[in-house]
Amino acid sequence: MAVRSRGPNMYDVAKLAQVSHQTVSRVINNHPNTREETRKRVLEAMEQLGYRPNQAARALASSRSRIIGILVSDADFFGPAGMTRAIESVAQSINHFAVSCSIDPDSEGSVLDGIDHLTGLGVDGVVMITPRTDAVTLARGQLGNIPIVTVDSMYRVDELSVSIDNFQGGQMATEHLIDLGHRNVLHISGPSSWFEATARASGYAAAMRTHRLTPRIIEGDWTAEAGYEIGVTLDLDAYDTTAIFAGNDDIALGLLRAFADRGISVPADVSIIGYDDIPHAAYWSPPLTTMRQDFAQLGERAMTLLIDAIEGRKMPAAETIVPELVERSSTSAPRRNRD
Amino acid sequence: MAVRSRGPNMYDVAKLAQVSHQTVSRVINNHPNTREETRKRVLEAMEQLGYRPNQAARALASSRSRIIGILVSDADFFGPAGMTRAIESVAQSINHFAVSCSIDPDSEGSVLDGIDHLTGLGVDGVVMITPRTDAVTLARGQLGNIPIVTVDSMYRVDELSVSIDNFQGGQMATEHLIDLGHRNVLHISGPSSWFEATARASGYAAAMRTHRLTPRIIEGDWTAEAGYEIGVTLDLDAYDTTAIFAGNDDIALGLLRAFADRGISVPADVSIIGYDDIPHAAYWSPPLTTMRQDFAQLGERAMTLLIDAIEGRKMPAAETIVPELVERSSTSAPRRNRD
DNA sequence: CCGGCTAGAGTGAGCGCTAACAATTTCCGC
DNA sequence: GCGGAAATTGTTAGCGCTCACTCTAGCCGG
Repeated sequence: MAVRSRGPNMYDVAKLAQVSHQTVSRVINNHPNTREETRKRVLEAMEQLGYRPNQAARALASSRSRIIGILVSDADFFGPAGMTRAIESVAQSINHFAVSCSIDPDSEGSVLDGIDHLTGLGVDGVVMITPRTDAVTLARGQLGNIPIVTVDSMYRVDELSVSIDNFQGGQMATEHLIDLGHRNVLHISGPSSWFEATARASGYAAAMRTHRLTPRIIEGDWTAEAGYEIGVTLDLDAYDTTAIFAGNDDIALGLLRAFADRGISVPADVSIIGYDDIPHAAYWSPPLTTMRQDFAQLGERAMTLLIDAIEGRKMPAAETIVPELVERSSTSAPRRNRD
Repeated sequence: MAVRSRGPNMYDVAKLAQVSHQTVSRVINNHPNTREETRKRVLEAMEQLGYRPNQAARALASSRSRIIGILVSDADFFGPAGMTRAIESVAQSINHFAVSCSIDPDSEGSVLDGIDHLTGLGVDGVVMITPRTDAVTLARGQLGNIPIVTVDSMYRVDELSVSIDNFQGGQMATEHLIDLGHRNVLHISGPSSWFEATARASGYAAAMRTHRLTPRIIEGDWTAEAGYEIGVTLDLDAYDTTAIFAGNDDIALGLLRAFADRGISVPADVSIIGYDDIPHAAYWSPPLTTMRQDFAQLGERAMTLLIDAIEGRKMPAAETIVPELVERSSTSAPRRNRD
């Protein structure tokens, strides 16, 4: 048994500062109505004793744990991982704690386990980072009135959510290609079970139609493998395809690899734009044009919303962050003369 | 204020099961000396009420929080991120909680903040994932007798640590190149302030010397940028370099990019081997030969060690995991005739 | 038939904190 | 210089659990 000698407690500080323990509590919690002088005295005593408030006791007494749970699915992907880290860092900066917990949204059991894990800890709020609506619904049911904010999951104005505007992102990516002069732009989407995938695809389709062009979509999953498979068999001549909008950078990478194998040159033969701007994209061959998403901002917004909800300032809001085009060399104007 | 109606507590369960609260506690904690029949009755009552023990109260009464803190530096890199996730998942599976916390090991303040954050929570143990010895020393001082296990940081037998055998990894990577017939193998290392970097470099140097070859090392940092910069200016002819062992996959990627720009063909002109096997490495141009490390195993070992230490079965141990060669197409036998 | 065991169950006292309320001091205006 | 509101500080109860005890019954040997 770890015999951790208990450190100084509130009463020790109180005695040293010659006040009551409650005054110490007031200082810790920044309550108003404490004389500046007393405050100083208490602070000094705390310093001198190396006092640190016991979170367990605080949580027990106040039924607020200051712990935020994060339920993430697909934590290996760049997006979810980035969001998780952003949220953790914000939590720390506002003196909260973040406990993250990976789930498999396809398995109800896994989701329930995760929720159990978090509620067992007594989290004050939960951030869900998953594209799966049903997992969110499930969680909402289990968590009772513990607030949840969903990140990058779906737009629903009756609930708390922050997302990146995937529709607009898809539109921007497509517009970029059209602006360069491409007419036959193909979209390789993520799995249609993902909200992000369909949103990006809709943005793509909308942009195409605005320019009286015909959208064509091939559904992949989010992996480089899928991109590669598609890239290997794709017949570019069939529709005179000169540009491809890949649903994410991984797909784009698979495509790049496949085209390299086939001797198809990017961007000379076909332009490719990705989505995410994962760290390595600038170093691929060729460096990838892509859409960058600001996860830090996302995390910050999500936490703000969540804390508001926890403190009762809940106002259902669906915030949206717009991604940004990062132009590199995998896109260019189409070749004039194609045979 | 989140008015979370408090759930059922131990006394509610006790009343329903017609026992004392203490018996309920015994059942929860699997204490011996409880009649099977009573046990069943309590379990049923718990089920019926949907009772979940309050962790804060448990922590307060027992001074064990079941929370493990993770201090990670460079959490954006593939290695640290993978280890963190592995540890979180093990923690969950053994009914503990993991709180991770990013630090900047160069800033003493940041490390102290992180430690404060964790000790404030009352963690039972800490896992440190950082290459910086001084950060570990600092933490050890601050944490008193809260056990720490360091992951992939350094070998010190008087303390708890789990690492991947970077020395052997470096050796294996180099041997692979030598086996292919290369004689002049260059190593581009990570920053010498990182333990991993120097260990891999030592492994490289040892392998070279074993074969009576001269080691040559260029120090980079871990980034693709650095690899690119070096790749752009590197004079391969100077030492008739036919193979490069990159300190990690990022460096290798930068090299690949630079060589592509310069029309240097990989592996025909120069073989490249990386280190990490990050997810995309198989799709680069060319697919990268690299060393794979098993982070899941690492996390599991680290947690086992830590839990042992927490429960007082502490036995200083430095465990080591050996990486594995993943052969792809960025390495091949050297060309016979170089001018 | 009694003392001494032991398995099983119960009792009471906190753990360190917050919340509600009570008590005290301070500061006004008239 | 006095009543009373406002500012400041103190007091008392728990929060839900574990720990160290005590208590009860059932059992055995002598």
